[in-house]
Amino acid sequence: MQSPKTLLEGREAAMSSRYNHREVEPKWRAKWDAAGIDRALTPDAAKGKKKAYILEMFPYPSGRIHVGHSRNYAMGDVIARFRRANGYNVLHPMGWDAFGLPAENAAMERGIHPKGWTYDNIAAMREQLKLLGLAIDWSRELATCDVAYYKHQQALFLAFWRKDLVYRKKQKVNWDPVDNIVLANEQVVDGKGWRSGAPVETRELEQWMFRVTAYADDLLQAIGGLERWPDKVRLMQSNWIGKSQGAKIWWPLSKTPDELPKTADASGRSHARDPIEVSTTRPDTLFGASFLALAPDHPLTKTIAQFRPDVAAFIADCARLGTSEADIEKAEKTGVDLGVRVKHPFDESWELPVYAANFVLSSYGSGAIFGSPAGDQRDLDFANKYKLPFKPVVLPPGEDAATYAVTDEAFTDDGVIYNSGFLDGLSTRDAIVRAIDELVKLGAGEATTQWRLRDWGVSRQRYWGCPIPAIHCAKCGVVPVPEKDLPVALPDDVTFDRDHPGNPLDRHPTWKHTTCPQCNSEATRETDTLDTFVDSSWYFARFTDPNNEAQPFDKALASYWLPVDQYVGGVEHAVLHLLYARFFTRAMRDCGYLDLPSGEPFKSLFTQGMVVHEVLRLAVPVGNAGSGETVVSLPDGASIRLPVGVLYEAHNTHQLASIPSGRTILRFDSDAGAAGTIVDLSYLEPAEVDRAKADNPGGVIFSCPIEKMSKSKKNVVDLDAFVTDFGADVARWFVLSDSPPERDVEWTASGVKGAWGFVQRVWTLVDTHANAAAGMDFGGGLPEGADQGEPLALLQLAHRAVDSVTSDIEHFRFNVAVARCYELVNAIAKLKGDDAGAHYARQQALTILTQLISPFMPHLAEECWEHLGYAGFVATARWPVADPALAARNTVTLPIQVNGKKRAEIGAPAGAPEAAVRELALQHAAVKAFLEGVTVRKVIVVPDRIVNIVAN
RNA sequence: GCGAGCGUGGCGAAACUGGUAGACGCAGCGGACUUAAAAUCCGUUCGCCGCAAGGCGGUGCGGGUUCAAGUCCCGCCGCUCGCACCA
Repeated sequence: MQSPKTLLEGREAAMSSRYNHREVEPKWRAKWDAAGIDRALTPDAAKGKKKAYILEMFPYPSGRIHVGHSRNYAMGDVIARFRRANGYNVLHPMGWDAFGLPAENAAMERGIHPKGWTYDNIAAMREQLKLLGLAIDWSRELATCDVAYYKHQQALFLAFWRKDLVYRKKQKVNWDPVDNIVLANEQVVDGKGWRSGAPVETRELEQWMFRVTAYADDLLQAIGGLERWPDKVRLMQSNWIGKSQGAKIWWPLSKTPDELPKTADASGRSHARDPIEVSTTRPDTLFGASFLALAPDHPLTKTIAQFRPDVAAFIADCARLGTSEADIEKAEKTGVDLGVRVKHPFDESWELPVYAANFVLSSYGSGAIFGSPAGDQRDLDFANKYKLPFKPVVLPPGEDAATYAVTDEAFTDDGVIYNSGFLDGLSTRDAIVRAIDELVKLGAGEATTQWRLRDWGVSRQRYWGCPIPAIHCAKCGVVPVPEKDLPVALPDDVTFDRDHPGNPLDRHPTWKHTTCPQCNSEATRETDTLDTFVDSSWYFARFTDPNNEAQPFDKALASYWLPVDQYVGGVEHAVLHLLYARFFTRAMRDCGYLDLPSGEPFKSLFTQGMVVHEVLRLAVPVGNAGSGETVVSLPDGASIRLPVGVLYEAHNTHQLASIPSGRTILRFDSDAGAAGTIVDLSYLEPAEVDRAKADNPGGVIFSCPIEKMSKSKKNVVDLDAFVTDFGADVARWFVLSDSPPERDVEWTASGVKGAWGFVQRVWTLVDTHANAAAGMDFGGGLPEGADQGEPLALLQLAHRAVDSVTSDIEHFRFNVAVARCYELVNAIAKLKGDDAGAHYARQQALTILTQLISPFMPHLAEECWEHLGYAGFVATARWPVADPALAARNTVTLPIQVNGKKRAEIGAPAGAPEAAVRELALQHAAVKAFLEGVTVRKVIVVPDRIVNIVAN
């Protein structure tokens, strides 16, 4: 007798062929794991195979994985699985970029230790990530906050130091005078510390630097060889390095304030006597000079500030802008006359004023410029503001020298020089050369190569980072920690709270006290830690030998695997992370760690778009709330009325500009009647909408469709819940299907539904076929009936799909590959009939489909593979190759144009001779009608593409 | 401010080196099956004119090159990313 339970199970099995991801997905993950198919082979074991190192930028363990993260990994995984199926020895590892600010923020806000917080997050995220079924070699997992990792980083630091790639230098930092900490640029909001609200000061600290500029030329030149990088990234890197030819010009003083000290300062410079050095890339515009401008922290500015309170106040004002270049350059151009006058290098009688100006960067060139207003917008704005006279010296093409004038808009392009004495009539390019010749002859300047690239400041005054292995000794100075004393491990017993501001390492009672390795006297440890970009500048090398205790990695292993064959990550890393990694790889090579002549870590790069999701915001007017409508008053006195409880679409998030108090200025689309009022705004989760409507009768709920998923915006779709509801394959398929990979994709319920429907459809087709064809043998080749009609058409389509999907994956056109799979599924579903030919065609097409989808939806594909009667994993099965005879097209449809407009179509054999196609086209009835009464001038035949008849 | 990128139906998009604009998916509409619903299947969907055949317009906006432009060039508008201490 059957128990009720068995009965129930039996009935379910009989009536439901629905694909059950909750059983299927964990089952296959366990099988892959047990078989160890995701482990990379050692170079010896992989003899005869080519290697493929596939890497996605590793994540920061911020808490939980959401579906937005999954796109990056899904893309890398498609490539990794595709390479494996094509016979490569694949290395596809995963790790954690685990040092960083958020851990310290969590510590301050919630009293959790950064280490515990970080490792808890890693544990949670690892489990989530595993749900995705990524073909990752988990035996190589690493976290940059592991001592086992950063002790090697300290060794690398020491090696770089020996190679003179490390030095110390004074650098400006944002200083919060209340919390007594250095602020990151993102922690400076409107010139104030984000937590304390205190106006930011700038301080100069002695900082550790990496000499990136030692490789400037090579980093620039080698960009030309990065053929498999996106052009935009290569261009951004080139511009960032910014090599330019220019000049240094020494401007002799003609007048200085009496208070200026006559003696030399620490650098041996006499401000009262020595000329001012200025850097320029445009010496051709020297005759258009109007003023000199010095950085606020130029030594001369600072010296004058000692006796000029207004200058000191100006410097303090500039300090409030912080150190962010974007903030500095966006601010209104202001300056102060320093009371210094200089003589023009080409004309002794020409005297120019010297200003300190907020837009001059001390980090670039000599920290001083000459302003040539007609040719530079910043200089022009500045000259106009301070009513400084100037004249144009570059005549734009097509302009008349007699009438051309510059008032509000500078002309920055090339032209012909005029108003410029001996430079008159020269082109911009020639004038630059001529001006430099003259400067050199006069001893007033010299030609220089200038770089925008600066050395890399790696010091951070923070706890949660890799300690810098250095010791400060009163007698011996700054001394490296001996290699045998590594690691310099972070102490665990630190506290974070408001009452004890500053760097916890610095105020730790014992940690920093040590003895000098050279003279053995009392000394202190360096309390700065390394920028987290250092951690991510060599992790790709560590993955090649992640458990090596003696050294960062084995040279032979790293040299086997590197460079990374495919690197996948966000564009936001286009400049800094990639540049630093390129520097680091060269430095490691030159320190003997690596046998990699190019010094290039990433052979091929793909920058993927983000997953964005709608953001719901509740707007509650601070003022009156009506009953059926909300009246929103505008700053200009007008008002608009909005119905209550309606979901509005703001077209972009910039219409909701945040201001720090937690309130937001809400502006509406211009269609709706323009801009806003101050309201309280809060983010809503979808589940909170009904409640919010009920609780806020005067409120308006807005949907802003495009925001990167983030916890604070409440628009994250958590991965666990999603995988439970729909399965990992649906998530993977969805994030790859709707948008081109380099563009953002919007997460939508309907998109999910589409992906879900596809999974079910594939399974139903396989299941139906497998049941109908049970016991059939498909090993015998093409049976009768499969070589003609619909079965043949299906086979042809399937083989074309193989070619197309293969090429689409290779070129990162995942969304197109997905579309091809849809087409194939549609075609399979369309084929009716249950004769041998139809069964055969279906078996072949479904087999191909299963393989084509396997990099995208590995669990489903594995289940289908088994159901279709194959042994082993589809994951390790050889990638299909199209039969050329089946994939070829033997007829083509050619559009016929008359004067560029399509008038007819003809069918023609592929590769038909031009003359024949031409005749066919000209004889076509519809075409003839259009040719009546006109003369055919020309017939253009593009073989297998188009015919265009030119006639009049 | 500077540097870079992107912009195609109601929506996500496709169109590989200039060669039929809108493949494929979503949503919609019409139909089949069903007591009904869901699911599934079939058809249809850029706009305008036309009973139809067909015609005209159309890839952010304005120009240009070409037999032919979504694609190339010039100028604008909008959005996104980066700007060196977020990662």
